[in-house]
Amino acid sequence: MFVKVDFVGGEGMRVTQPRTVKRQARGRQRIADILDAALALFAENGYERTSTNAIAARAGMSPGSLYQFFPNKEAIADALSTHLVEQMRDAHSSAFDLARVTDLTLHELIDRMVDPLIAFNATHPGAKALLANTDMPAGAQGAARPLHEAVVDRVAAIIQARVPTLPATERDLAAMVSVRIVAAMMPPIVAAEGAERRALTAELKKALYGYLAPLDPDGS
Amino acid sequence: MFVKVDFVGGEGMRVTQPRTVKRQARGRQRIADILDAALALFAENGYERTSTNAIAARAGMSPGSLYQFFPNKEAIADALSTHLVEQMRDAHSSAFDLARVTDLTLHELIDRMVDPLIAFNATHPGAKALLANTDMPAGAQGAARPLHEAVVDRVAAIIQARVPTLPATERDLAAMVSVRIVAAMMPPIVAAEGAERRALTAELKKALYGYLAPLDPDGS
DNA sequence: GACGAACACGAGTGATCGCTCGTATTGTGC
DNA sequence: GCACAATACGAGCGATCACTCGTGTTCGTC
Repeated sequence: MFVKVDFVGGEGMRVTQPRTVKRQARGRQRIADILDAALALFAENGYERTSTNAIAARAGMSPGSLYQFFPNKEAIADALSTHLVEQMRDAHSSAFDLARVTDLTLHELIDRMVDPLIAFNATHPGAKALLANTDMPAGAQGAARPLHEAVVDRVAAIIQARVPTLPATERDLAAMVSVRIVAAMMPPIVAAEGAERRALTAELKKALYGYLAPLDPDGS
Repeated sequence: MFVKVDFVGGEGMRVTQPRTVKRQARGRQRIADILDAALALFAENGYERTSTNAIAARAGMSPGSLYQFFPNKEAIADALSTHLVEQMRDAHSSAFDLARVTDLTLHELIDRMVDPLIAFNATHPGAKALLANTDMPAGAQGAARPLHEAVVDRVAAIIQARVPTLPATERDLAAMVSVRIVAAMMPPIVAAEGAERRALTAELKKALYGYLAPLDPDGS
């Protein structure tokens, strides 16, 4: 499931291990196992309450083996969040890039942006929860910041395309609020299934429409 | 600042100390000191990363003294969240109870409900953050659940008063979404000051109005 | 002023945790 | 098949933490 990650440490890291290690297929698989185990355990019990020995055990290896792939516990969290953020960014770009936004009605535009996001978050439960979790180390949380900023920027760009006359300040504000509304509704949507999820999704879209319609030329 | 709390333990508690202790004025003050110190440290470093010895030190006492007032670390978190929830509930009721809601315009209604909430959260920074924090023990988080449900219920009641024809399902959904929108905007509003806070507050109200107006008789 | 309860202290205890290290096995390049 | 890197193991080290306990001090009450 996971693949990359060769720890070539950040700034303040004391690297006991060699800078770069030529991973064999076996090693890459082990890294994936560690990240899978860590994701599950972090989501279950939180970062602090999860011991590295427990991660190693869940990944089917000894503590010593785990530390052949990661220099410390924090590096596991960082690698995990980096990986999650990458996947989320991919999902986001597929949601944002397509189509000339000016040709769509506001309803259509909202559909095109919201639906893929919900699909991604639904298939990756725990991803958002982990990145938003305050007990994760600073590095793991910080990894999500650029993503959030990028998302807000893109929404702002779309708003500008549709309403070029809107002052920059108001436009950025509207983008931020829109993103926050989506984020606020995501947990219950992901937790729900079937008809309930559809109902919640429809409600989210109503909220977005109600907020954005007064700004939009399409808003009747 | 804080006062009550005599630990007469919940269900599964092993109480080494006597069930009830007659607190002297000195003791009540010490309890307040402990809760103040814990609130600050939990907000700074999170629950897990805060040691009981550190709480005692910040409160100006020895670890032994701390444990004369609380049976364990979790009890401190519980007492803290219970206290916070009580204060928030008071602030909420003053926001909800007054005035016959049917006599107000939707704009006025939103003002009357949102402004006191913002005022409370602004003067109690960290309160909401603590209660929403996932690394707090289950008991401390659970304490906020009844409050949230009560708030949603009250909003639902207000919606029903204004739009009696709305089906119960839709009404409850609208209440939940409204509360989530408010909660989502609260952190940046609390973090901001002056003009910025006012701008964010206005934006929150716009979002609420846009979402609720289609349901409301006043909405046009 | 005496007596018990509440309050206060802080060194210490047992358990846990992140991480190491010495050693043994497996894979790769030649 | 040899040499070396990569992988693997798990007992255990040092540090930290929640909490205890023995002892001493202050308060309320009569």
